[in-house]
Amino acid sequence: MKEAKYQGTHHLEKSNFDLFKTIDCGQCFRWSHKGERFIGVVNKSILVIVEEASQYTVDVYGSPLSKSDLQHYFDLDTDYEPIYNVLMARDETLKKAVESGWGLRMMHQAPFETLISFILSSNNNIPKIKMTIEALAERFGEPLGTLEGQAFYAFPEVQPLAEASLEALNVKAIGYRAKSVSFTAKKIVEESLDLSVPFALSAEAGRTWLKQFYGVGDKVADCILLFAYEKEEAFPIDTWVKKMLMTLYGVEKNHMDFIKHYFIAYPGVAQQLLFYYIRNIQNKG
DNA sequence: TTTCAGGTGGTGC
DNA sequence: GCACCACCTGAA
Repeated sequence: MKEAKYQGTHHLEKSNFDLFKTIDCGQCFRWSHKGERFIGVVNKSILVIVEEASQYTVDVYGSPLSKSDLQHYFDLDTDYEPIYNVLMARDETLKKAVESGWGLRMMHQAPFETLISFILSSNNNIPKIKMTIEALAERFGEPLGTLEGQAFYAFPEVQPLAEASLEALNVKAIGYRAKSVSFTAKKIVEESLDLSVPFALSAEAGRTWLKQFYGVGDKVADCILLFAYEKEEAFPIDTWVKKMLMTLYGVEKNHMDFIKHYFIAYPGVAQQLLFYYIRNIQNKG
């Protein structure tokens, strides 16, 4: 494979934007970091981001990616301060969660990639999901070139996944989820489904639309709505969140009703902040 | 060697 | 509508 072509450099302001928190909170799977250097694959571009005192310097390789694409991908055009202020005023825990997660942004990722990635996330954990996605990209994705000897691949398009046999899809750690990936890709191709449809739907209707795919239930649908379709009302409920809602608010059932009333306009941001906060407390013991 | 974590889909009530 | 279980694999 050839060396990936350098396509230019962008700079991003660090004000109210923390790249580490943004890629470390479980919303994306194609980013890694070592110290202040981050590497990720976004569509057909490889991004190498270096954190400096007052800004992030982004080198683009592979296909070009404009500054505005980058701004949109990391949701940098949204002013988070009013959201933070509303959430911080709710209670002490949210206040601490906002303080610890300050700068965490809701990413806007490609619908097909997000759909398949979160199908893989069911009954699974982040390191394994990442392994599987890299294996799928290597087998079915477009080669983007090498950087320092390492090969990078785009996330697979729908067509090769739809055409692949279950044996071919049986990559590392995928397990029974190969069937869900296959069914979903086949359905999109055979029924010529337009994945941009949920952008125009309410969160409720979008959830129903996404659940037409085998392997997509309430939680996975809400992740896709939040991380690809910019539905801030979506609130993915997994076992962590259930425990958190029980511990912090004594909520045992009807989670969605509580969420709608308590987090008002920003359930998605609240969910990410609380998830990040709880997980960090857990990791620190 | 065994056990566990983690959503969805299906079955049976 | 709710309760239960199979599904698969890496990590502990």
